[in-house]
This record gives sequence, structure tokens and C-alpha cells, in this order.
Amino acid sequence: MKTRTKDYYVAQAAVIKAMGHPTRLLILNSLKKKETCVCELRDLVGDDISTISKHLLVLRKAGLVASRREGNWLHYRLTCPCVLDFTGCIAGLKR
Amino acid sequence: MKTRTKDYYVAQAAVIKAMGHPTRLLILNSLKKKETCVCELRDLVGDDISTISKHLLVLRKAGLVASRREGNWLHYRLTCPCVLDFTGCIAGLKR
DNA sequence: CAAGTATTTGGCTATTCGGTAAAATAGCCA
DNA sequence: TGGCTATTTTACCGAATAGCCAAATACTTG
Repeated sequence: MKTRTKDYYVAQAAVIKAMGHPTRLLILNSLKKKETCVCELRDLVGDDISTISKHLLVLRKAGLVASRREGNWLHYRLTCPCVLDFTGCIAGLKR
Repeated sequence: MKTRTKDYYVAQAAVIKAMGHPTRLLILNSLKKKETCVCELRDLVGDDISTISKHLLVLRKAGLVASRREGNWLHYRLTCPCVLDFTGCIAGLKR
């Protein structure tokens, strides 16, 4: 594989990989509806808060979410809602 | 997370996860253009053929590709070309 | 500054993943 | 059948990932 091509797919795969986890998909779908703080996400997901925080780090590194501080709370939001558009296509796959 | 909801996201994440690897993205994009045999994919990717075969297994399990035998050759094809439609959105992410 | 709340980070363990080489399988043809 | 080609499967190893707990950090309020 050419270096140029490889770099392109490596970058793209990094984002897709970040989306490829049930908890992170739930988080993304939740953020699609509205900006949400970490503690709300913990209640929604049910995992330890440090686990949630680590998932958010993965999503942040991928550029999928961003945060805004308001006092003690960090409000996360989806940077690019279109990333969830193709889930309909995936749902249609027979497996 | 509710069991029902969880199962849904687990299934969806499985497909996305299968897409989240540079080599597999290259394969999918190649198959988008035309049906291709494993040896052609090996030449394209440059990895060991058993590695390619494993990647194809991952894609098959996810339901993203299917194969058709013609003599010694197995021709792989994309089952649902729309799965690559959202890459444009991802490419637009600032990271 | 001290205490309290929200979130992140570090450290640990168990599990999964990616890659390679060697062996196994599947189909072709003499 | 036996040899040949294409592909998959198995076994193995090192690296990456997910989850939890405990400690650290960021900010607010008294």
C-alpha cells in the first residue's frame, strides 16, 4: 500500500474505530439529541465514571466530540452529527 | 443500559468495529469498484495472504462482504456499498 | 484556605486484536 | 489418484483495549 494511501486510511480508521464500541455509540447517539455532562452519561450508561471519562477521551481524540465547561460540569457535544447518518444502512445488513 | 438497547448497540458496534482498520477500509473501498479475488487484494495491500484472509473473515462475519467461488478463486464483493457513504463526513473532521 | 463536587489520570488485570508461519482444506487438471 | 494453485485455519506472540479502583486535578463555595 502506498504511504499516501495508507495514511489516509489510517486516519479514517482511527475515527471509525473510535465509534466501534457499544458504549461510545450510545454516548454519541445521546449527544446527538443534546449537550450532556459526564455525570448524566454515567447514569445513562451505568459504568464507572472513570470508564465513561476514558470513552470520552477516545471520542475527543478522534475529533467526534468537544466539551465546554460550566462551573464544575463539563458539557460534551457532538462535533459532526452526520457521523451517525449511516447507521440505518448498517442496521439493514443481514448477518 | 437496558438489555434491549445494549444488544442494539453491540450489534451496530460490531459492524463499525469491523470497518475500523486501515487494511479493511482499503479492501472495502477496492471492492466498491469491483468484485476481487483474494490474491488481487494481497497484491493491493501487500500483507501476508493469511493476514488478508483473516481481515476478510472479520468483514464476512460483520456481513459487509460475501464471496463467490469460481474454480480456485474466491471473488469477494461488497454486500452493502452504502456503508462507505459516510467517509466524506469523517474526512471533514478537524482533529 | 478548607471542604465538597465533577472529572480526569495512573495503575493494574483480563481480554481481544493483528500479524506471521506452518499445516490443513478446496477445487482443478493430467 | 497425485500434483498444483488458491485460500483458510491453527498456533503463537506482542501490542492494544476495556474496565475498575484509587489518587490527582479543576472548580465552587463557605
